[in-house]
Amino acid sequence: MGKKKVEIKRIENKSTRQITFSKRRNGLMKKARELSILCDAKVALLIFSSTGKLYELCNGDSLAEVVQQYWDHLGASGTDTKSQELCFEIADIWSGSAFSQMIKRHFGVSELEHLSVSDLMELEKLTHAALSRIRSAKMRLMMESVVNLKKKIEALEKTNDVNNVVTRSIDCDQTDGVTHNLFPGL
Amino acid sequence: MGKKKVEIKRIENKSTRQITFSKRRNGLMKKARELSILCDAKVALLIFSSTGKLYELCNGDSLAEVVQQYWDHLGASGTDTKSQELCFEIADIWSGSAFSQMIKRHFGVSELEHLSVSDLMELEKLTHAALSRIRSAKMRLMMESVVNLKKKIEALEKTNDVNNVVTRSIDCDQTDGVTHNLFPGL
DNA sequence: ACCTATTGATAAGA
DNA sequence: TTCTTATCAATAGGT
Repeated sequence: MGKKKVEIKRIENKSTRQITFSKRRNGLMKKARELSILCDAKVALLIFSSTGKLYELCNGDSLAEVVQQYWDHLGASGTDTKSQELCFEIADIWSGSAFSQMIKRHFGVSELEHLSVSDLMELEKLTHAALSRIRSAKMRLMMESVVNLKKKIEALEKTNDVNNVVTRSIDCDQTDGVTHNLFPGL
Repeated sequence: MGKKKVEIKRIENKSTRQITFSKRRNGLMKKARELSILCDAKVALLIFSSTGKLYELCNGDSLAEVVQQYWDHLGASGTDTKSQELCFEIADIWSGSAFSQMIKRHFGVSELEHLSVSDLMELEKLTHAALSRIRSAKMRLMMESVVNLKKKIEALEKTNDVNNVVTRSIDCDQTDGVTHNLFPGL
């Protein structure tokens, strides 16, 4: 949709590609937003430019939650029984002695309330970083279990036509005749 | 783009919503595919219909790999300015003995990477709660210092030389240095 | 699922 | 980068 029809293949000219990326990225995110609003759907969209910059969109829940739903969707059991018990044990981690001791070791005082603003700001940064690491580790584990489940499903489908394990809608149609495998790794 | 302009709000009629969902979902996935091909980008798209059915698209790598890149991106997002040095501090403190010991004491393993998803989710919650406590403590201290400064200024104004007091700006913004929140819901 | 009047997206150029 | 405009593409409502 422009002054000329464009073939769907990699744009070789770098600046043209950059301009097109910017325009189409905006268009794609707009349409993703519209779909989620119009049709009451949950949409998560991750886009990495060729230079590695990340653009993301997620309606309603956080991206982590949508991936969580993705995870649940493929049949993974959401709650380990043994971790139910752990919940009680770990409830006092942060409010208990461990946290205070760590604070004392690094800042010299045991009570959060006795720290200086600059110490608190540093601690805030550090805790935020720790949170990122925890979330990332969670994310990766969840994705790994998704991959494993998909492999199992694939194996099942190959040995026997088990089409009712997981219903998937995959559109592989390409008008230019080039076949694009949408799930090469799975 | 149709016979009438449509407002971007939830479509109340169920069958109309279903038809629109189907059409726009196809359009969105097509555009996502085109963007990835035209601009050499990595795109991951997850769509859950209101009935919970999943549709997904991922070019190039597997979805897990795109999320892996997302994960790596998280780790790199802290490198904004002079944070090279801070990175070492963060790595030292949180991957150091205190944090690991705390993890080990409560979960039985010392490496974050060896925890289960459920454990990580619990830890995430707790860490988030700790972050809130740190931030509120910081906020309170800052507000207190603001109040104290104001009192001093008031007192000075009453006695006499207001002009000798240096005017200071105090930033009470709660947000940290991270440019964009990658996990808005958590 | 197909049709087509319209609106929407965007390629090229300024 | 942002704006303009000629075209092409998506789609809303209907069949």
